[in-house]
Order: sequence, then C-alpha cells, then structure tokens
Amino acid sequence: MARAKRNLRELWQPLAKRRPTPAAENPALEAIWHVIAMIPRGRVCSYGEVARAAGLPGHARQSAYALRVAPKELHLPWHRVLGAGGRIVFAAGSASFREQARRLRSEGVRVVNGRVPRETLLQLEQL
DNA sequence: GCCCTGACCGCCA
DNA sequence: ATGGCGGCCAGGG
Repeated sequence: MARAKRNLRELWQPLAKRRPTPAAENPALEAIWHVIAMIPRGRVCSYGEVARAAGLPGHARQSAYALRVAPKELHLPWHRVLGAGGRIVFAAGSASFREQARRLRSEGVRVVNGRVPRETLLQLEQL
C-alpha cells in the first residue's frame, strides 16, 4: 500500500505542474484519491466514508469533487464510490448510472435498483 | 464577501 | 420504502 501511494503520487505530480486547473496543490484531494485507490475489487465505499478515511470527516462532498476533477490518468476506481448506504447517486438511467452499474457488476457486485448489498460496503479502519 | 451549485448525508413525516 | 428538507463544505462567478 505504501507502494500504491507512491505510484499515485508519481502519476499526479507531473500533471499537477502542467495543470492550470483547480487544486494542483491540494493535499486534501490527494488524500482522497489515495483512499479511493485502495478500495479493493468487489467492494464499495460511500463518499462520506472515503472522506473520513482521508482524515476529512464531514467532507463527503469533497470526495465527490475530488472524483470529478481527478485526472483520468490516475485510473481511479470511481465506480466503487457510492452514496450513503450503497446507492448509485447518478440519476437512474443516465449514462453515468448505467456505466457505474456495469462496472460494478463486471467485478461481481450485485446491483439492484441502483443499490448494492450491505456486505459489499467496506468498513474502513486504518490506512 | 455574497450567492449559487453540487458524483453528499441523515433525520423525519 | 420514499420524498422533502436543512445542514454541510469547497469551488467558481
């Protein structure tokens, strides 16, 4: 995992430099990305949990923001991040909604009406 | 600083 | 289960 962390940073830093964009020096975003990068296949986590694990309790929306601005080069498993209780937050039927459901199912996660079973929800501990 | 906008959350009718 | 609503917090104009 120390390895995963380093790899992510190696990908991001060069991008941050040549990026005029928003938070090219935002430790909070990096922290969130790291957490997301560690969610194992077949498991999911809520925005709130991700924020908490990143040391930012109460900043669920920041997780959403972090995901939205994440460079695709980081290849984060964005589909493994769901709303509280394990529900897909995108509008039902939207392209994003279908794509997320598709990706989740492709790794064996059951998705019914935009929800995943409790067992797939990952309770986080330390990182 | 003020106001609006979210890939949010939890309570409550 | 379900929609509504207020609370939250960072970004952007």
